[in-house]
Amino acid sequence: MASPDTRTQLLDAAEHLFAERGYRGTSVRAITDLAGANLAAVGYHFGSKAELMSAVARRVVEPINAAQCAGLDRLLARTPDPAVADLVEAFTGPLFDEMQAGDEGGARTSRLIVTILGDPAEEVRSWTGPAEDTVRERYLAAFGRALPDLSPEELRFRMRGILAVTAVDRVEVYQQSSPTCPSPVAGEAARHWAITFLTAALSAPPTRT
Amino acid sequence: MASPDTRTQLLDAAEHLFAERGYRGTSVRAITDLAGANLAAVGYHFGSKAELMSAVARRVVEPINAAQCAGLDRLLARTPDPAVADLVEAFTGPLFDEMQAGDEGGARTSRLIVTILGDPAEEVRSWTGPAEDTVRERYLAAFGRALPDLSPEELRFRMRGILAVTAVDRVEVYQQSSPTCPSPVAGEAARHWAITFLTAALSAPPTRT
DNA sequence: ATTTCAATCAAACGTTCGTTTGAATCAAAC
DNA sequence: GTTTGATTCAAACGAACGTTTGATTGAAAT
Repeated sequence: MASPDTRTQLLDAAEHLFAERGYRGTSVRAITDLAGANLAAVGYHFGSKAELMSAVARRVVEPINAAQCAGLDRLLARTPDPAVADLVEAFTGPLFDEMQAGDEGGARTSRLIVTILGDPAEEVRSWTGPAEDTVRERYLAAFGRALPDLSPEELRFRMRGILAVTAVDRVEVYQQSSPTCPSPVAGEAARHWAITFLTAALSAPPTRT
Repeated sequence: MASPDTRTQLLDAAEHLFAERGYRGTSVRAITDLAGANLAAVGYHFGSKAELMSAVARRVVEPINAAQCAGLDRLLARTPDPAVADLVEAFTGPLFDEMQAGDEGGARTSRLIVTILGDPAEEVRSWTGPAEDTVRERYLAAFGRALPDLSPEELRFRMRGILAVTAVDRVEVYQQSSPTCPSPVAGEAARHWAITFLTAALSAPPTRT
């Protein structure tokens, strides 16, 4: 169906450059140069730069979504009403796992996610598949059962806080670490700090209105 | 020293467009068109597009920094060791004040801040003046006294969480609200939700290592 | 040997970008 | 009335952009 190599190398190069310089800051020529491919390869394999970005995003987000989903399944298999701390860990864990797994790949992944989410262009942000929404809704329901006193609106607010804290933290780690050494120590510490931080935040009593 | 109008109108137009489409997504031509000025006006008044961005950022951030500083002064005048909740409110308050103050200007301000902070280009992120660092260090010291059991590293992590939660929330509000109606109700509720959320998070016991 | 077809390639397409130029404008100073 | 100096203007600059084209490759199918 496709070349076994250049297509993947284009995805790799694009993921790297999009994370480092953003979508608009990365030219198709820079991608093909890094991939060792011809300039026209992007058009041939993906159709356009935007569709390449979409493919990159899908490749990055899918395993995270799957891991989050599996983590929730594992929790629910044990007990129908997991504790807040366990839910937080299951949700944020995959984001941290990505990091220490690869050679600086994981922090870059987070950087890429923030680059996408933070980009004002609809074109860049519009790849959010239905799978992502499904996972979020499932966690929302689980958190709702664990925190029954919270209004749906405030619960949504707090869940948004989870993503904000983890994503921003990972970006900071990526920006400060040298390109070659991602400092896994800081990454592992941040993982536990984030769970402590977010569990306390989620578990706070409802804001009295 | 300068025209009373076009310079300011360029700043207004640039602030609007940078917030909505990002730095790279905004052309100098779009700015001058919206400002009703000539294309060359940006070069004449600011030197370059990058310096215009720097001027916009400074104009947006300075009043926030000043308000954060004044809020801390007010707290310290009352007691040398303010409570965590009061510190959180003094720090996040100015970010929320900006919103309900103006006609959709405040949420846009937050959108702009996130656009800047999230932009991978060093050129865009490098405007952080010394004033910003000073304010952050002062709050860091105050939080340190209020939370003496926390290691400096974990305290820094938690303070980064404050910015992450407030900024990301404000962006969400901006993206969902119609351009004309920023829904100040949601803004006022989010303000209290954020204080609750962050106070609990900051006050969590130290992560045991 | 010929056909076939996906893949790669150099080259060019037209557009948009940030910036620069040099003349035109206009009120204040002389 | 003339000069001055700051400001605005239309026009063009070269560079970089995403995309398209049409020829070329090379291995598998006939």
